Amino acid sequence: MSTASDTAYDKIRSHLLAGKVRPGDRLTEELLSEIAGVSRTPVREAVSRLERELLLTRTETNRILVSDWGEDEIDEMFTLRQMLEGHAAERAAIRLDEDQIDELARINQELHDAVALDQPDVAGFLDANRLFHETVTQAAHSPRLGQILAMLVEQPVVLHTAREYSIEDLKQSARDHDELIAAFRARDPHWARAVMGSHLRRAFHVFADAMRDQQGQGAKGRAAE
Amino acid sequence: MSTASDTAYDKIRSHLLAGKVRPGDRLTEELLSEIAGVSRTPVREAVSRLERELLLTRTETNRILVSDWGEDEIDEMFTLRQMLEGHAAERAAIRLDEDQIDELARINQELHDAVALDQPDVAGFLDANRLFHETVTQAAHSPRLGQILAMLVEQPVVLHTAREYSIEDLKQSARDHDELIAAFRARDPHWARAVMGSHLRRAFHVFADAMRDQQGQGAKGRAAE
DNA sequence: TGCGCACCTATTGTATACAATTTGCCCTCG
DNA sequence: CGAGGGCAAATTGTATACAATAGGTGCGCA
Repeated sequence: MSTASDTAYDKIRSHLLAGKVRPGDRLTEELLSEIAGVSRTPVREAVSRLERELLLTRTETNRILVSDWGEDEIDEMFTLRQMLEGHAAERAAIRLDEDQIDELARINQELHDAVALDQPDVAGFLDANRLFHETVTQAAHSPRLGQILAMLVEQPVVLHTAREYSIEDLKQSARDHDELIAAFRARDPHWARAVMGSHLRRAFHVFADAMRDQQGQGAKGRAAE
Repeated sequence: MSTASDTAYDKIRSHLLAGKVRPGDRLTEELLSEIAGVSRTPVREAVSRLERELLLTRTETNRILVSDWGEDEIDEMFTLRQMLEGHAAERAAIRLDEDQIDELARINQELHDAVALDQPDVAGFLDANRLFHETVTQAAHSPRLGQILAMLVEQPVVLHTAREYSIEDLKQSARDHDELIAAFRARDPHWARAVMGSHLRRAFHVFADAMRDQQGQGAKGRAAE
């Protein structure tokens, strides 16, 4: 992970997610290379990766743009995730062995723990959450599916800086995972798919609401600049 | 386009599809830059693109490998396409206007024409077929979905060099499209999804059969070398 | 003989200089 | 005063040289 490309990727990504730029802003490779502290060559690789993940776009003439993530885009993304992760859960349900299910249960315990505190550990929650979903996706044994989901899942992190999630939402997520684990133990692919579907669809609404709040704040913040 | 990256992409891709290499073979950037006639810089971009499209892979230590497309991978790919293009057809059914449906009908006429001849025009058929599916995908108005499908649809072309498709299979494809168009005219998303699903699933079997035949031939060919 | 280490080679990663393209501005002309 | 054309600056695209890392081979030692 010590390569310059990865450094560039991480730094540029943080820069984007920290809200230093606004959707539609034009960026240059040189500017990004200053931010990342490496030359343009690895920056170009990082940009291409961020492009794949749709955090950046290019104009017809290859200028770099910050992507626009409105509610429609979020909806679209969660719809695709629901379809694909539902499929992944279905496959996982008939492929996971006992040990792997135990492992999922262990990971989900972390989720429960993270929100049981007075001050919920949101970062820890999100890490464990990602690991949980990744583990399920892995268990589907479908490399292309995994690749596509990796690309889609990257984006919601945009909002992780804003901790707009209510504790109750987080707790409900962990409970959804519990039910998913139950579906796995029962080896019931249809149940697994259904749980994953409703889990992600509700997540969409939580997320969209949080985004609306954050946008309001962002506007105020900017106005105050 | 006329950029060196695109040249590299085209030439390397042709090289792969022409069967000059076998799945699992290791390639080097330098070799590829000789093949493409450009320097390593654009080659690296081309490789990264081919990696996205899963025609190439990298080892843990970033060596370039020719991807392995066995029957499992083909199955996986068509399963994902069925899911995603089914979704696209569903969305398209409630978004297409009359003119666009007429356009689809026109494209599909090309498909019918291409196989009506004594010597079917396979290349023309495949081009028109791709255009048909792309048009439907476009009409779904879901950029991310489009991007993912573009990535998935790239691959089957691997076999286009082998014209193992029977005329009857091609004619059936065109008839499937007719039915899809009927579903669009009826503005029935469920019908559209179902037709697209069975269309792609049968295409999988045709494709897998063709691949098995080709592999047999390939083995003979190699043995004779 | 078989294992492991060291060195040499092959290959990928990065920086930099230069080429090609695009952008924005200013100037001219109608 | 506006439209168009062309020039200069900004930006992306490509080549090449060098740096860092991985692979492989042969030798020594048990």
